Amino acid sequence: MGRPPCCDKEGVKKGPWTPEEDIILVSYIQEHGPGNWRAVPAKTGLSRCSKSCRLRWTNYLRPGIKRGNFTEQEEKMIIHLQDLLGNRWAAIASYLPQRTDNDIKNYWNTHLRKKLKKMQVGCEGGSFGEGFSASRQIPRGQWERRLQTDIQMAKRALSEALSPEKPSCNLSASNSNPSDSSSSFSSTKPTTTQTVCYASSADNIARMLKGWMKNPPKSSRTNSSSVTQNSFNNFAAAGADTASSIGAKGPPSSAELSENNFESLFDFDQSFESSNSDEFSRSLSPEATVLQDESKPDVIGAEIMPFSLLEKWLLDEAGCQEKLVGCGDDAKFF
DNA sequence: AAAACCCTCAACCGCGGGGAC
DNA sequence: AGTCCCCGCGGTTGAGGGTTT
Repeated sequence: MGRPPCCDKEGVKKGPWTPEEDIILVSYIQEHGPGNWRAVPAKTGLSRCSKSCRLRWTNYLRPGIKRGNFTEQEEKMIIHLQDLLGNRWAAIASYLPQRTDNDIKNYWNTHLRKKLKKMQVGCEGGSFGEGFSASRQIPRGQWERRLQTDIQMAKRALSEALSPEKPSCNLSASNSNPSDSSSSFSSTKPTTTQTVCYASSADNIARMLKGWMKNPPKSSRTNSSSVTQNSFNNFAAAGADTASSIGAKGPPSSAELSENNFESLFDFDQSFESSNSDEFSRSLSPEATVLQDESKPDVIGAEIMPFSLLEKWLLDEAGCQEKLVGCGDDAKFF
C-alpha cells in the first residue's frame, strides 16, 4: 500500500538545527522525558518532524554522548564488533554506550574502512586479514552460535582493555581517580588529543538551559542563520563567550562546572530518567541493560557510569569467559 | 591567495519490526 | 487476522571545513 513519507508536510523544516530549536527540544525533554516523538513537534511548536526531533536528541543532545576522537580501544572494539555483527551499528553502539550508532557508522565509513582496507592490503594473507571477514560467510545458524561466543570474546577483550593491571592497557594511571568526570575512554587515547565532549554532554546541556533562562532567544540570538553545531556548543557553554573555550577542540574545564550546573544537570537527568529511561537503557546490550536497571541513579553521571558498569559486567564474567575462550584468542582479537 | 579537491559528520530518507486497535 | 501507527535502524547525501596544489 505504500507508506506515506514521514516529512512530506509543508512547513516542516529541514537542515541543521539552530540553538533555539535545540533548547526548545531539550527543555521539552527535560520536562517530559524522551519518547512519544510524534507529539513533540506539536507540543513544542517546532517545525520539525518527529523523526528529526528524535534523531537530534539521540545523536546529539542526549546526555552522556562522547564526541570527538575515537580512542584506539574504541577503534578496535568497533573493528571487531563490525566483523562479528556486520553493519549493525546500533548493536555495535550498545557496546560503546557513549557513542551513537550514527557516530560509529560515520567513523567506520570515513576512517576504519579505509584503514582496514589499507591494512589488509599491507598484510595480505597475514594474521590481521584472517581474523576478519571470515564470519560473513558463515550460515546464519552457525553465525548466531558463533556470535554468542564472539560476544563473550568481545567482552573479554574489553575487560582486558579496561583492566588496570594490564601493562598493555591504554588506560592511563593518571586518570585513575574515580571521581574524575572524564570518561574511562577519554583517557585511553594513547597518542594525540583529548577526546572532545561537546554540547551533548549533560553538563553542557545543563549550562545551556541555565544560560537559556538568563538569555532568552531574542537576546541571545546573534547569528542564528549561520549557526553551526560548534557555535551552538559555544552558546551552550556558560556565558557563551569564547569559541575556543569549549566548542571546537576540548572538553570544558571542571572549573566551568558550577554547583548550580550540576544541580540542574541532576534535575534534568532525574526527570528524564524517571519518566523514561528507555533511550539509554535500550542502547545497551541486554546484559548491560540489566545493570542499568540495577543501578539507575548511576546513569546520571553518564560520562562515567556506563563504563564503570561495563567494567563490572565484564569483570564479573571474566571467570566464565576464561572457560569459553582460549588464551590464544587474544591475538586474533585485536 | 585562490581554486580545486578531499574529508567529515549532521541530517535525511526509506524500510522493517512490533505494538495497538 | 489484518491494518495502522510509531519508532528505530542502516544507507546515503550534501554542506561546510580543511588540505593540497
